[in-house]
Amino acid sequence: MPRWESGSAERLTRIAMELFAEKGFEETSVVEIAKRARVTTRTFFRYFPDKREVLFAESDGLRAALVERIRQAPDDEPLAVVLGALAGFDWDTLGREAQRQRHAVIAANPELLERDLSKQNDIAVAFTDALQQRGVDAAVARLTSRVGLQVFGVAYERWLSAGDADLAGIVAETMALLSRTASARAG
Amino acid sequence: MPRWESGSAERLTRIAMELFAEKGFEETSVVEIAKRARVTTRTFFRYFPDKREVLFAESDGLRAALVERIRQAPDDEPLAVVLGALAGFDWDTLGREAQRQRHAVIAANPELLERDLSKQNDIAVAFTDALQQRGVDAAVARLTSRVGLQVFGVAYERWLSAGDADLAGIVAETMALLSRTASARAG
DNA sequence: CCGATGATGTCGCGTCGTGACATCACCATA
DNA sequence: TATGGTGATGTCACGACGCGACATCATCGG
Repeated sequence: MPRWESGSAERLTRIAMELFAEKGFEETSVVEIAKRARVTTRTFFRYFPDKREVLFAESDGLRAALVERIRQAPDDEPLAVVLGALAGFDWDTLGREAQRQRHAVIAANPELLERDLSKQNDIAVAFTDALQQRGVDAAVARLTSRVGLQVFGVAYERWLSAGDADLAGIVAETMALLSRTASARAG
Repeated sequence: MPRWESGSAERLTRIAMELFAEKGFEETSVVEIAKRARVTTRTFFRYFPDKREVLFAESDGLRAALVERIRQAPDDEPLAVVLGALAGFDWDTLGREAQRQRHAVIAANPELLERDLSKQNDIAVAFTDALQQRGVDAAVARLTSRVGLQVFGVAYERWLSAGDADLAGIVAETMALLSRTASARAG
């Protein structure tokens, strides 16, 4: 039999999530998380570069999957490509309720929100790169990646709080909302 | 004569900026900044809640000034109001070269970039609130604040790296770029 | 049976950030 | 002039974060 229990990373993420939800992020120490997971804090930091990152373990994979969708997307206008990649992704496989709880934990803490914004930015940068590889002009790629992610972000939050609405539908509505005012010029 | 030199906060920000530019953010400790400013680290943390914040001392004032511009803006479409407030602000008073250097320091460090994104988000939230007080629908306010800030952000970066171009002009161009593709629908 | 591998533990350390209390120039006021 | 308040700073102690270096030991291939 193994010297230690296996699945330390999984155990750490699960326990951290629970504790953050129970008593908040700042009030939970790494020592406490590690203790409950029956490892040392040193082991915690071997799996996660810092305390916040324990809530973003899947973000690399998610970003890669989304970028892949950009690459595979049929030829279309850049903004449509970005929104299509985001809206077409099967978010339900991540668990709607899990995403709701995760979102609540993050929104409740400025440090976590900050990290979340950073991850979104990473996605935007990766999108920009992918679009350019598809031949999109650099300036257009930067702009559409960032704007597209904001449009999707607004829609996503509405989807999370909504009962059972279709995400793609909400994204389309949100985009329509923008189109209506996007002809505006700076004063 | 005073027991201590006055202007500790100003001294700390200036020295911190210098050190971050010289040897990077992570490689500079608060002890070092405080030592050069001839105060204790305890004093540093009385002025700034954490090490990063020393580079964002003016952000509260900037946000307030921008929100005020939203409030005073003539009646127009929400996105135009947001872009007008941002593009019309007199950024040159902050010192073009100073902004360039600050931007470089921030871009060179993930922790600072993260904090910067958080500050931009604070502005977006404040804009959303201000727009709603002008009677704009909540969903539209959220969307236009966030999208407007991204459009401006792209333009601003171009303005910083540009020689002498007019910011308002770049913003208008960037917005035109978006309008051209904003009629796209999510696939 | 043995040596390599890999996950974990142990130890020590520097940095970050805070609470509590002490100090002391300055200022108002009696 | 004396007295007491105010505000900026210092001092001290402390817990939490995060990392480098090295030790341990089950497992696995040869």
